[in-house]
Amino acid sequence: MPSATPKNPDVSRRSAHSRTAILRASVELVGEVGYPRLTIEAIAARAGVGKQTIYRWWPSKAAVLLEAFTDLVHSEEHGSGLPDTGDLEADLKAVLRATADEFSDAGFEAPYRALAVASAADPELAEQFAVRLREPGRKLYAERLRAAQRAGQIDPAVDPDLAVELLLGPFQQRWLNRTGPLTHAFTDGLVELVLRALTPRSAAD
Amino acid sequence: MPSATPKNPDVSRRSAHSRTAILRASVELVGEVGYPRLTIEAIAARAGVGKQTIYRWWPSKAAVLLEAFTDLVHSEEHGSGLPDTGDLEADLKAVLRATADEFSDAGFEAPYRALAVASAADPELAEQFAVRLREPGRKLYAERLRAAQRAGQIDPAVDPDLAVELLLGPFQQRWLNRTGPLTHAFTDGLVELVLRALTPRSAAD
DNA sequence: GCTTCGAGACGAGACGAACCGTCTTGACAG
DNA sequence: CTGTCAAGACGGTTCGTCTCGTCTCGAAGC
Repeated sequence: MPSATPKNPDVSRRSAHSRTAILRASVELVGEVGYPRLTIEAIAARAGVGKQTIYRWWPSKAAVLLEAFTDLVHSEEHGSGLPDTGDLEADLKAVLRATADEFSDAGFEAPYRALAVASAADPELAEQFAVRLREPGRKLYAERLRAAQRAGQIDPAVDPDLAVELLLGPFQQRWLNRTGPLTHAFTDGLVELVLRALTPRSAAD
Repeated sequence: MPSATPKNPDVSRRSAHSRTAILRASVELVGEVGYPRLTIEAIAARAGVGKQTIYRWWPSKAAVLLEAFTDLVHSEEHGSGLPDTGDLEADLKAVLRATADEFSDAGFEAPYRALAVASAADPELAEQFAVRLREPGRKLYAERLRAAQRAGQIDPAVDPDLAVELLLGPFQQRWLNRTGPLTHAFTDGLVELVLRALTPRSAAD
Protein backbone atom coordinates (compact mmCIF):
# COMPACT_ATOMS: atom_id res chain seq x y z
CA MET A 1 0.00 0.00 0.00
CA PRO A 2 1.92 3.02 -1.26
CA SER A 3 1.42 6.25 0.63
CA ALA A 4 -0.40 9.03 -1.16
CA THR A 5 1.93 11.03 -3.37
CA PRO A 6 3.68 13.42 -0.98
CA LYS A 7 3.40 16.19 -3.50
CA ASN A 8 0.67 16.14 -6.09
CA PRO A 9 2.03 16.89 -9.50
CA ASP A 10 -0.77 17.86 -11.83
CA VAL A 11 -0.98 15.00 -14.29
CA SER A 12 -3.11 16.98 -16.73
CA ARG A 13 -0.29 19.45 -17.18
CA ARG A 14 2.33 16.80 -17.74
CA SER A 15 4.46 17.15 -20.85
CA ALA A 16 4.03 14.06 -22.99
CA HIS A 17 7.02 15.11 -25.02
CA SER A 18 9.34 15.12 -22.02
CA ARG A 19 7.96 11.82 -20.82
CA THR A 20 8.68 9.97 -24.05
CA ALA A 21 12.09 11.61 -24.36
CA ILE A 22 12.99 10.38 -20.86
CA LEU A 23 11.79 6.85 -21.47
CA ARG A 24 13.56 6.71 -24.79
CA ALA A 25 16.81 8.03 -23.34
CA SER A 26 16.77 5.59 -20.44
CA VAL A 27 16.41 2.57 -22.70
CA GLU A 28 19.18 3.84 -24.95
CA LEU A 29 21.53 4.54 -22.09
CA VAL A 30 21.03 1.28 -20.25
CA GLY A 31 22.04 -0.46 -23.44
CA GLU A 32 25.15 1.67 -23.74
CA VAL A 33 26.57 1.78 -20.23
CA GLY A 34 24.62 -0.88 -18.31
CA TYR A 35 22.31 -0.47 -15.39
CA PRO A 36 24.77 0.23 -12.58
CA ARG A 37 26.28 3.15 -14.47
CA LEU A 38 22.95 4.45 -15.68
CA THR A 39 22.45 7.80 -13.94
CA ILE A 40 19.49 10.11 -13.65
CA GLU A 41 21.70 13.01 -14.67
CA ALA A 42 22.71 11.27 -17.89
CA ILE A 43 19.09 10.44 -18.70
CA ALA A 44 18.09 14.06 -18.15
CA ALA A 45 20.95 15.33 -20.29
CA ARG A 46 20.23 12.88 -23.11
CA ALA A 47 16.52 13.65 -23.01
CA GLY A 48 17.10 17.41 -22.92
CA VAL A 49 15.16 17.59 -19.70
CA GLY A 50 15.64 18.98 -16.22
CA LYS A 51 16.49 16.49 -13.50
CA GLN A 52 13.53 17.66 -11.50
CA THR A 53 11.19 16.56 -14.25
CA ILE A 54 12.38 13.01 -13.69
CA TYR A 55 12.31 13.20 -9.90
CA ARG A 56 8.83 14.70 -10.08
CA TRP A 57 7.30 11.71 -11.82
CA TRP A 58 9.42 8.71 -10.86
CA PRO A 59 10.82 7.53 -7.52
CA SER A 60 13.95 5.84 -8.88
CA LYS A 61 15.86 5.08 -12.03
CA ALA A 62 14.51 1.55 -11.81
CA ALA A 63 10.97 2.88 -11.99
CA VAL A 64 11.83 4.92 -15.04
CA LEU A 65 13.32 1.93 -16.76
CA LEU A 66 10.40 -0.28 -15.83
CA GLU A 67 7.92 2.14 -17.37
CA ALA A 68 10.12 2.59 -20.42
CA PHE A 69 10.39 -1.10 -20.98
CA THR A 70 6.72 -1.76 -20.29
CA ASP A 71 5.81 0.77 -22.95
CA LEU A 72 8.28 -0.78 -25.34
CA VAL A 73 6.91 -4.28 -24.90
CA HIS A 74 3.25 -3.30 -24.95
CA SER A 75 3.74 -1.36 -28.15
CA GLU A 76 4.98 -4.27 -30.21
CA GLU A 77 3.62 -7.35 -28.51
CA HIS A 78 -0.11 -7.74 -27.95
CA GLY A 79 -0.34 -10.59 -25.49
CA SER A 80 -3.36 -12.27 -27.02
CA GLY A 81 -2.62 -15.72 -25.66
CA LEU A 82 -0.51 -18.72 -26.46
CA PRO A 83 -1.27 -20.65 -29.62
CA ASP A 84 -3.50 -23.69 -29.13
CA THR A 85 -3.32 -26.03 -32.09
CA GLY A 86 -4.18 -28.99 -29.92
CA ASP A 87 -0.59 -30.17 -30.09
CA LEU A 88 0.72 -29.10 -26.70
CA GLU A 89 4.32 -30.06 -27.31
CA ALA A 90 4.52 -28.23 -30.62
CA ASP A 91 2.85 -25.15 -29.16
CA LEU A 92 5.17 -24.96 -26.17
CA LYS A 93 8.24 -25.55 -28.29
CA ALA A 94 7.25 -22.80 -30.70
CA VAL A 95 6.58 -20.29 -27.94
CA LEU A 96 9.71 -21.11 -25.98
CA ARG A 97 11.80 -20.89 -29.12
CA ALA A 98 10.39 -17.45 -29.80
CA THR A 99 11.04 -16.44 -26.21
CA ALA A 100 14.61 -17.66 -26.46
CA ASP A 101 15.14 -15.58 -29.59
CA GLU A 102 13.67 -12.56 -27.85
CA PHE A 103 15.97 -13.00 -24.88
CA SER A 104 18.94 -13.28 -27.20
CA ASP A 105 18.17 -9.93 -28.79
CA ALA A 106 20.57 -7.29 -27.53
CA GLY A 107 17.99 -4.50 -27.50
CA PHE A 108 15.73 -6.59 -25.32
CA GLU A 109 18.43 -8.18 -23.24
CA ALA A 110 20.00 -5.12 -21.64
CA PRO A 111 16.92 -3.43 -20.19
CA TYR A 112 15.20 -6.66 -19.20
CA ARG A 113 18.28 -8.00 -17.44
CA ALA A 114 18.71 -4.67 -15.69
CA LEU A 115 15.15 -4.87 -14.40
CA ALA A 116 15.43 -8.51 -13.40
CA VAL A 117 18.59 -7.78 -11.48
CA ALA A 118 17.24 -4.67 -9.84
CA SER A 119 14.06 -6.38 -8.74
CA ALA A 120 16.00 -9.31 -7.31
CA ALA A 121 17.61 -6.77 -5.03
CA ASP A 122 14.59 -4.54 -4.37
CA PRO A 123 11.36 -6.27 -3.31
CA GLU A 124 9.31 -3.17 -3.94
CA LEU A 125 10.42 -2.94 -7.53
CA ALA A 126 10.05 -6.69 -7.84
CA GLU A 127 6.34 -6.29 -7.07
CA GLN A 128 5.89 -3.87 -9.96
CA PHE A 129 8.10 -5.91 -12.23
CA ALA A 130 6.12 -9.06 -11.53
CA VAL A 131 2.74 -7.44 -12.01
CA ARG A 132 3.59 -5.56 -15.19
CA LEU A 133 5.91 -7.96 -16.98
CA ARG A 134 6.41 -11.36 -15.43
CA GLU A 135 2.95 -12.39 -14.34
CA PRO A 136 1.12 -11.66 -17.60
CA GLY A 137 3.43 -13.96 -19.51
CA ARG A 138 3.37 -16.60 -16.83
CA LYS A 139 -0.40 -16.66 -16.83
CA LEU A 140 -0.54 -17.35 -20.53
CA TYR A 141 1.44 -20.52 -19.97
CA ALA A 142 -0.73 -21.51 -17.04
CA GLU A 143 -3.88 -21.08 -19.10
CA ARG A 144 -2.49 -23.11 -21.96
CA LEU A 145 -1.57 -25.89 -19.56
CA ARG A 146 -5.01 -25.81 -18.00
CA ALA A 147 -6.53 -26.19 -21.45
CA ALA A 148 -4.29 -29.18 -22.06
CA GLN A 149 -5.35 -30.53 -18.71
CA ARG A 150 -9.02 -30.27 -19.68
CA ALA A 151 -8.15 -32.06 -22.91
CA GLY A 152 -6.69 -34.89 -20.87
CA GLN A 153 -3.18 -34.31 -22.15
CA ILE A 154 -1.90 -33.46 -18.70
CA ASP A 155 -2.33 -35.33 -15.48
CA PRO A 156 -5.19 -33.66 -13.57
CA ALA A 157 -3.22 -34.07 -10.35
CA VAL A 158 -0.40 -31.69 -11.26
CA ASP A 159 -0.60 -28.03 -10.34
CA PRO A 160 -0.41 -25.96 -13.54
CA ASP A 161 1.31 -23.13 -11.70
CA LEU A 162 4.04 -25.44 -10.47
CA ALA A 163 4.30 -26.84 -13.98
CA VAL A 164 4.93 -23.37 -15.33
CA GLU A 165 7.68 -22.89 -12.77
CA LEU A 166 9.16 -26.17 -13.93
CA LEU A 167 9.21 -24.95 -17.51
CA LEU A 168 10.29 -21.36 -17.07
CA GLY A 169 12.54 -21.74 -14.04
CA PRO A 170 15.36 -23.53 -15.87
CA PHE A 171 14.96 -21.19 -18.82
CA GLN A 172 15.19 -18.02 -16.77
CA GLN A 173 17.96 -19.44 -14.65
CA ARG A 174 20.09 -20.32 -17.65
CA TRP A 175 19.53 -16.91 -19.14
CA LEU A 176 20.16 -14.93 -15.96
CA ASN A 177 23.29 -16.84 -15.02
CA ARG A 178 24.50 -17.24 -18.59
CA THR A 179 24.97 -20.91 -17.73
CA GLY A 180 24.57 -21.75 -21.37
CA PRO A 181 23.14 -20.55 -24.66
CA LEU A 182 19.40 -20.36 -25.19
CA THR A 183 19.41 -22.56 -28.26
CA HIS A 184 16.34 -24.13 -29.77
CA ALA A 185 17.86 -27.49 -28.91
CA PHE A 186 17.81 -26.46 -25.28
CA THR A 187 14.25 -25.19 -25.27
CA ASP A 188 12.98 -28.20 -27.20
CA GLY A 189 14.72 -30.56 -24.82
CA LEU A 190 13.33 -28.66 -21.88
CA VAL A 191 9.78 -28.87 -23.20
CA GLU A 192 10.12 -32.59 -23.85
CA LEU A 193 11.48 -33.25 -20.39
CA VAL A 194 8.82 -31.16 -18.69
CA LEU A 195 6.05 -32.82 -20.64
CA ARG A 196 7.28 -36.21 -19.44
CA ALA A 197 6.57 -34.97 -15.95
CA LEU A 198 3.11 -33.72 -16.84
CA THR A 199 1.81 -36.59 -18.91
CA PRO A 200 -0.95 -38.64 -17.27
CA ARG A 201 0.18 -41.87 -15.64
CA SER A 202 -1.58 -45.01 -16.73
CA ALA A 203 -2.50 -46.38 -13.32
CA ALA A 204 0.29 -46.53 -10.74
CA ASP A 205 0.27 -44.89 -7.28
CA MET B 1 42.48 -14.66 -19.89
CA PRO B 2 43.06 -11.89 -17.37
CA SER B 3 45.94 -9.55 -17.94
CA ALA B 4 48.89 -9.82 -15.60
CA THR B 5 48.28 -7.99 -12.36
CA PRO B 6 49.04 -4.36 -13.13
CA LYS B 7 50.76 -3.91 -9.81
CA ASN B 8 52.23 -6.82 -7.95
CA PRO B 9 51.45 -6.65 -4.29
CA ASP B 10 53.71 -9.01 -2.40
CA VAL B 11 51.46 -11.81 -1.22
CA SER B 12 53.97 -13.07 1.30
CA ARG B 13 53.80 -9.78 3.15
CA ARG B 14 50.05 -9.72 3.24
CA SER B 15 48.51 -9.20 6.65
CA ALA B 16 46.30 -12.15 7.49
CA HIS B 17 44.79 -10.17 10.32
CA SER B 18 43.63 -7.36 8.04
CA ARG B 19 42.30 -9.84 5.51
CA THR B 20 40.07 -11.64 7.97
CA ALA B 21 38.94 -8.38 9.52
CA ILE B 22 37.88 -7.11 6.08
CA LEU B 23 36.05 -10.29 5.17
CA ARG B 24 34.32 -10.38 8.51
CA ALA B 25 33.28 -6.74 8.30
CA SER B 26 31.90 -7.10 4.80
CA VAL B 27 29.66 -10.01 5.73
CA GLU B 28 28.43 -8.18 8.80
CA LEU B 29 27.72 -4.98 6.93
CA VAL B 30 25.93 -6.55 4.00
CA GLY B 31 23.57 -8.10 6.50
CA GLU B 32 23.00 -4.76 8.19
CA VAL B 33 22.59 -2.32 5.33
CA GLY B 34 22.21 -4.51 2.25
CA TYR B 35 24.42 -4.80 -0.76
CA PRO B 36 23.63 -1.55 -2.59
CA ARG B 37 24.51 0.52 0.46
CA LEU B 38 27.53 -1.53 1.34
CA THR B 39 30.53 0.76 0.82
CA ILE B 40 34.24 0.12 0.74
CA GLU B 41 34.72 2.99 3.14
CA ALA B 42 32.38 1.44 5.67
CA ILE B 43 34.12 -1.92 5.40
CA ALA B 44 37.48 -0.27 5.93
CA ALA B 45 36.21 1.66 8.93
CA ARG B 46 34.56 -1.38 10.50
CA ALA B 47 37.63 -3.51 9.91
CA GLY B 48 39.97 -0.82 11.26
CA VAL B 49 41.81 -0.84 7.99
CA GLY B 50 42.92 1.67 5.39
CA LYS B 51 40.88 1.83 2.20
CA GLN B 52 44.00 1.21 0.18
CA THR B 53 44.43 -2.17 1.83
CA ILE B 54 41.11 -3.21 0.31
CA TYR B 55 41.77 -1.68 -3.09
CA ARG B 56 45.18 -3.34 -3.11
CA TRP B 57 43.81 -6.86 -2.87
CA TRP B 58 40.34 -6.75 -4.37
CA PRO B 59 38.99 -5.16 -7.55
CA SER B 60 35.47 -4.50 -6.25
CA LYS B 61 33.23 -4.81 -3.26
CA ALA B 62 31.59 -7.78 -4.95
CA ALA B 63 34.94 -9.58 -5.05
CA VAL B 64 35.44 -8.93 -1.36
CA LEU B 65 32.04 -10.30 -0.54
CA LEU B 66 32.54 -13.34 -2.75
CA GLU B 67 35.77 -14.24 -0.98
CA ALA B 68 34.22 -13.58 2.40
CA PHE B 69 31.27 -15.78 1.66
CA THR B 70 33.35 -18.51 0.09
CA ASP B 71 35.45 -18.70 3.24
CA LEU B 72 32.33 -18.75 5.35
CA VAL B 73 30.74 -21.61 3.43
CA HIS B 74 33.92 -23.67 3.15
CA SER B 75 34.54 -23.40 6.86
CA GLU B 76 31.27 -24.97 7.96
CA GLU B 77 30.21 -27.13 5.05
CA HIS B 78 32.49 -29.86 3.78
CA GLY B 79 30.97 -30.80 0.45
CA SER B 80 31.47 -34.50 0.81
CA GLY B 81 28.69 -35.47 -1.55
CA LEU B 82 24.97 -35.96 -1.55
CA PRO B 83 23.57 -38.83 0.50
CA ASP B 84 22.96 -42.03 -1.41
CA THR B 85 20.69 -44.36 0.46
CA GLY B 86 19.50 -45.95 -2.74
CA ASP B 87 16.19 -44.14 -2.43
CA LEU B 88 16.64 -41.31 -4.93
CA GLU B 89 13.40 -39.53 -4.12
CA ALA B 90 14.05 -39.50 -0.39
CA ASP B 91 17.63 -38.35 -0.88
CA LEU B 92 16.69 -35.48 -3.17
CA LYS B 93 13.85 -34.41 -0.94
CA ALA B 94 16.10 -34.36 2.11
CA VAL B 95 18.80 -32.36 0.39
CA LEU B 96 16.43 -29.87 -1.19
CA ARG B 97 14.66 -29.38 2.13
CA ALA B 98 17.97 -28.62 3.77
CA THR B 99 18.85 -26.26 0.95
CA ALA B 100 15.52 -24.50 1.33
CA ASP B 101 16.16 -24.04 5.05
CA GLU B 102 19.62 -22.68 4.32
CA PHE B 103 18.22 -20.19 1.82
CA SER B 104 15.63 -19.10 4.35
CA ASP B 105 18.30 -18.29 6.92
CA ALA B 106 18.82 -14.54 7.14
CA GLY B 107 22.55 -14.75 7.69
CA PHE B 108 22.94 -16.78 4.55
CA GLU B 109 20.30 -15.00 2.52
CA ALA B 110 21.72 -11.49 2.47
CA PRO B 111 25.24 -12.17 1.23
CA TYR B 112 24.23 -14.92 -1.16
CA ARG B 113 21.48 -12.86 -2.73
CA ALA B 114 23.86 -9.94 -3.04
CA LEU B 115 26.31 -12.14 -4.89
CA ALA B 116 23.67 -13.70 -7.10
CA VAL B 117 22.38 -10.27 -8.05
CA ALA B 118 25.81 -8.81 -8.63
CA SER B 119 26.91 -11.69 -10.80
CA ALA B 120 23.73 -11.52 -12.84
CA ALA B 121 24.83 -8.00 -13.74
CA ASP B 122 28.56 -8.60 -14.02
CA PRO B 123 29.71 -11.53 -16.19
CA GLU B 124 33.23 -11.40 -14.83
CA LEU B 125 32.07 -11.80 -11.27
CA ALA B 126 29.57 -14.40 -12.44
CA GLU B 127 32.45 -16.53 -13.64
CA GLN B 128 34.03 -16.51 -10.18
CA PHE B 129 30.69 -16.98 -8.48
CA ALA B 130 29.90 -20.00 -10.62
CA VAL B 131 33.27 -21.65 -10.16
CA ARG B 132 33.52 -21.09 -6.42
CA LEU B 133 29.95 -21.53 -5.26
CA ARG B 134 27.40 -22.59 -7.83
CA GLU B 135 29.20 -25.31 -9.78
CA PRO B 136 30.43 -27.38 -6.83
CA GLY B 137 26.89 -27.76 -5.53
CA ARG B 138 25.48 -28.39 -8.96
CA LYS B 139 27.97 -31.15 -9.63
CA LEU B 140 26.96 -33.00 -6.49
CA TYR B 141 23.43 -33.24 -7.82
CA ALA B 142 24.67 -34.32 -11.24
CA GLU B 143 26.77 -37.07 -9.71
CA ARG B 144 23.91 -38.32 -7.60
CA LEU B 145 21.68 -38.43 -10.66
CA ARG B 146 24.31 -40.30 -12.64
CA ALA B 147 24.51 -42.86 -9.86
CA ALA B 148 20.75 -43.26 -10.03
CA GLN B 149 21.04 -43.58 -13.76
CA ARG B 150 23.54 -46.42 -13.38
CA ALA B 151 21.14 -48.05 -10.92
CA GLY B 152 18.46 -47.95 -13.58
CA GLN B 153 16.29 -45.53 -11.63
CA ILE B 154 16.60 -42.84 -14.26
CA ASP B 155 16.08 -43.07 -17.98
CA PRO B 156 19.53 -43.43 -19.58
CA ALA B 157 18.43 -41.09 -22.35
CA VAL B 158 18.09 -37.99 -20.19
CA ASP B 159 21.01 -35.64 -19.73
CA PRO B 160 21.83 -35.43 -16.01
CA ASP B 161 23.01 -31.84 -16.39
CA LEU B 162 19.71 -30.81 -17.91
CA ALA B 163 17.94 -32.74 -15.16
CA VAL B 164 19.79 -30.72 -12.54
CA GLU B 165 18.71 -27.54 -14.26
CA LEU B 166 15.15 -28.82 -14.16
CA LEU B 167 15.40 -29.38 -10.44
CA LEU B 168 17.33 -26.32 -9.33
CA GLY B 169 16.02 -23.81 -11.88
CA PRO B 170 12.54 -23.52 -10.38
CA PHE B 171 14.00 -23.50 -6.91
CA GLN B 172 16.48 -20.72 -7.56
CA GLN B 173 13.96 -18.79 -9.57
CA ARG B 174 11.37 -18.88 -6.81
CA TRP B 175 13.94 -17.81 -4.27
CA LEU B 176 15.47 -15.04 -6.35
CA ASN B 177 12.14 -13.56 -7.41
CA ARG B 178 10.44 -14.25 -4.09
CA THR B 179 7.63 -15.76 -6.14
CA GLY B 180 6.67 -17.88 -3.19
CA PRO B 181 7.96 -19.40 0.03
CA LEU B 182 10.55 -22.17 -0.03
CA THR B 183 8.45 -24.60 1.97
CA HIS B 184 9.15 -28.28 2.27
CA ALA B 185 5.85 -28.84 0.51
CA PHE B 186 7.20 -26.95 -2.45
CA THR B 187 10.54 -28.75 -2.58
CA ASP B 188 8.92 -32.14 -2.12
CA GLY B 189 6.44 -31.42 -4.88
CA LEU B 190 9.23 -30.22 -7.10
CA VAL B 191 11.26 -33.38 -6.56
CA GLU B 192 8.25 -35.56 -7.27
CA LEU B 193 7.45 -33.71 -10.46
CA VAL B 194 11.01 -33.77 -11.70
CA LEU B 195 11.36 -37.46 -10.97
CA ARG B 196 8.28 -38.14 -13.11
CA ALA B 197 10.25 -36.64 -15.97
CA LEU B 198 13.33 -38.71 -15.26
CA THR B 199 11.82 -42.10 -14.61
CA PRO B 200 12.46 -44.70 -17.31
CA ARG B 201 9.64 -45.23 -19.77
CA SER B 202 8.43 -48.78 -20.12
CA ALA B 203 8.74 -49.07 -23.88
CA ALA B 204 7.31 -46.24 -25.94
CA ASP B 205 9.69 -43.91 -27.75
C1' DG C 1 74.75 -12.56 16.50
C1' DC C 2 73.56 -7.74 16.15
C1' DT C 3 72.66 -3.61 13.75
C1' DT C 4 71.43 -1.06 9.73
C1' DC C 5 68.75 -0.25 5.90
C1' DG C 6 65.50 -0.39 2.10
C1' DA C 7 61.19 -2.33 0.27
C1' DG C 8 56.67 -2.77 0.78
C1' DA C 9 52.29 -3.39 3.34
C1' DC C 10 49.92 -1.02 6.78
C1' DG C 11 46.33 2.69 9.11
C1' DA C 12 44.74 7.09 8.36
C1' DG C 13 42.80 10.31 5.79
C1' DA C 14 43.15 14.33 2.15
C1' DC C 15 41.83 14.95 -2.51
C1' DG C 16 39.10 15.78 -6.92
C1' DA C 17 35.45 13.64 -9.60
C1' DA C 18 30.91 11.74 -10.09
C1' DC C 19 26.32 11.43 -8.80
C1' DC C 20 22.88 11.93 -5.54
C1' DG C 21 18.36 14.33 -4.39
C1' DT C 22 16.82 19.09 -3.33
C1' DC C 23 16.21 23.71 -4.36
C1' DT C 24 16.17 28.11 -7.12
C1' DT C 25 15.46 30.74 -11.20
C1' DG C 26 13.11 32.50 -15.03
C1' DA C 27 10.32 31.10 -19.19
C1' DC C 28 5.99 29.68 -20.65
C1' DA C 29 1.59 27.29 -20.97
C1' DG C 30 -3.25 26.49 -19.46
C1' DC D 1 -1.89 32.93 -11.25
C1' DT D 2 -0.68 28.40 -10.83
C1' DG D 3 2.19 24.59 -11.92
C1' DT D 4 5.30 22.28 -15.18
C1' DC D 5 9.27 23.02 -17.72
C1' DA D 6 14.84 23.35 -18.77
C1' DA D 7 18.84 24.59 -16.66
C1' DG D 8 21.87 24.23 -13.28
C1' DA D 9 23.68 25.59 -8.37
C1' DC D 10 24.08 23.35 -4.04
C1' DG D 11 25.68 20.35 -0.05
C1' DG D 12 26.28 15.54 0.95
C1' DT D 13 28.12 10.76 -0.13
C1' DT D 14 31.02 7.62 -1.99
C1' DC D 15 34.21 6.70 -5.29
C1' DG D 16 39.13 5.41 -6.44
C1' DT D 17 43.75 7.54 -6.14
C1' DC D 18 47.28 9.61 -3.63
C1' DT D 19 50.21 10.95 -0.01
C1' DC D 20 51.75 10.64 4.59
C1' DG D 21 54.36 8.40 8.55
C1' DT D 22 54.61 3.79 10.89
C1' DC D 23 55.58 -1.06 11.03
C1' DT D 24 57.50 -5.46 9.75
C1' DC D 25 60.66 -8.31 7.41
C1' DG D 26 64.63 -10.05 5.01
C1' DA D 27 69.22 -9.00 3.15
C1' DA D 28 73.66 -6.70 3.79
C1' DG D 29 77.37 -5.21 6.60
C1' DC D 30 79.90 -5.45 10.79
